[in-house]
Amino acid sequence: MGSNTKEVMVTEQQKHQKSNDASPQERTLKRAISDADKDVRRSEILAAAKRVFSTKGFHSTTIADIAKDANLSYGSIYWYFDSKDALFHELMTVEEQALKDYIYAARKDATTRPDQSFQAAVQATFEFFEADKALVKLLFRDSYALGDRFEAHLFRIYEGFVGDVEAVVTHYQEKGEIIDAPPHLVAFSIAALITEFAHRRLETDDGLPASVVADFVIKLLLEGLLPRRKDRSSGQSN
Amino acid sequence: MGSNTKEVMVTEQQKHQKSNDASPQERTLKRAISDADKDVRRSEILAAAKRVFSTKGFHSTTIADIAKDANLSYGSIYWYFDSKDALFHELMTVEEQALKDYIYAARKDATTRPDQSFQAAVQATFEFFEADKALVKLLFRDSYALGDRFEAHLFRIYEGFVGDVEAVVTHYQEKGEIIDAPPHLVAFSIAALITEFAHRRLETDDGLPASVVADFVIKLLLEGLLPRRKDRSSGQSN
DNA sequence: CCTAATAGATTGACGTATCAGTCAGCATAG
DNA sequence: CTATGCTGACTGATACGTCAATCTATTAGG
Repeated sequence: MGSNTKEVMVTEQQKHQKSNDASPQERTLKRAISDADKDVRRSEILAAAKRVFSTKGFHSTTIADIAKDANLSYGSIYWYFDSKDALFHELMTVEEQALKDYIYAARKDATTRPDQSFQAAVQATFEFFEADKALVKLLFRDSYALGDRFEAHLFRIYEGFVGDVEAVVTHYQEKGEIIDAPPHLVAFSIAALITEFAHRRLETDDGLPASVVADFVIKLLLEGLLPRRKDRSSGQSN
Repeated sequence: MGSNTKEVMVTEQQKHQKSNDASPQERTLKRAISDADKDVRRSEILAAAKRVFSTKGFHSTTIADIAKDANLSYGSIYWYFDSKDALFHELMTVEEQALKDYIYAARKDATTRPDQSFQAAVQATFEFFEADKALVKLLFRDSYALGDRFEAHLFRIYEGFVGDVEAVVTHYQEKGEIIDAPPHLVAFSIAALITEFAHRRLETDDGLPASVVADFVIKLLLEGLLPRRKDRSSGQSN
């Protein structure tokens, strides 16, 4: 409203002027020319997306939020990713790979070092999740409200995770360290406890340190998994 | 576009005309005049909301979806509820009450009937969730993508649930049926396994019946919770 | 017992805000 | 000078919440 005679004649240059005096410290972004630079920029966007998604959830996160967190403009996100969905899918894939890498390393350790026990393997996995709670939120919590578009992807990731845990379980079953309960159900139970505790502790942050909680979960699991002998790591509680 | 001379003069009666021949069976809704009728209508809306929310998730559900499912018009939802948020909050509260009622009944049973065991209490809770998977989705899964507005409410509900389970755990600890592990952590573990399995089985629907899964979880828990005796429910697996 | 008037339950089109995705233009490295 | 990384205003679509109009059950009046 008002006298819009002038506004109509505004030029593109004027519209695109930037306030050069507002925040001069973070201005003039270095351009990503080489492929290496572009990979870095992609990673920066993914890192920003991980932060924002895990904080606000998928639907409450806007592309503008991610752009702001990554110190980029809105449009630049679309220079590197086709859509919000594509960005989230890629983020899931990247995070899944980190998880897989970790599990595989743990399995390798387990088969290589003879002193490694089932307890150590589970504890290490537990601490891995404790160290990256954003990953827990992204991969194991957001699934539902995300709708059909992501359900299949998240389901596959979870299946893969449980499958990897199952391989560890089978390994120790063959060694006779734990009983021959159905390995898939055992693996799923372990996954459930790890993800729920990781999720939980990042909500409430009670006084308990991660190691104490991990010890508890492992003891709870082991007492049910250890074969019945006279005294084999009998848990003196309290 | 086109000759809109007549359309402009359309009367309100014409705009509100209903297609009397299209679907005559569900037309002419009976009005809710009495307080009892209004309560029924509210409940119908809540039931419709539960169905749609648990199917599509919070953000993907529109008021139009709920209205359609409840056989009401869009505007009528707002006659009974102030906003989508208020509707969801009330739904959470109603579902929480159903959960509380169930747990309290189970506890009463447990203290009254001497033959009731810890196993029976846990198994009953497990089956309760299995029977109402929509509740699991609503109360224990949607929390994240819902954002700050509901996190506190959902957190309170979960805390209450764990607290109730904890009371059951303490009860059986006093009876000496299970060891004196930290009751809150034990309760949280039970809650984690129940909700995760209920959630999981409604995703994959593998061949396993609920009773088999419940048996497995209980056995896994018990082997860790039973005091060390000679032979007390030793699990001959396979 | 029938008809008119009132209350309040019901409807759906509209206003408005949000946000994903587009695009025309700007700016810098080579 | 040119290619292309980068920008942010703009567009279209979606969906919440509002509201004036409509309809029906109940009451008041003849």
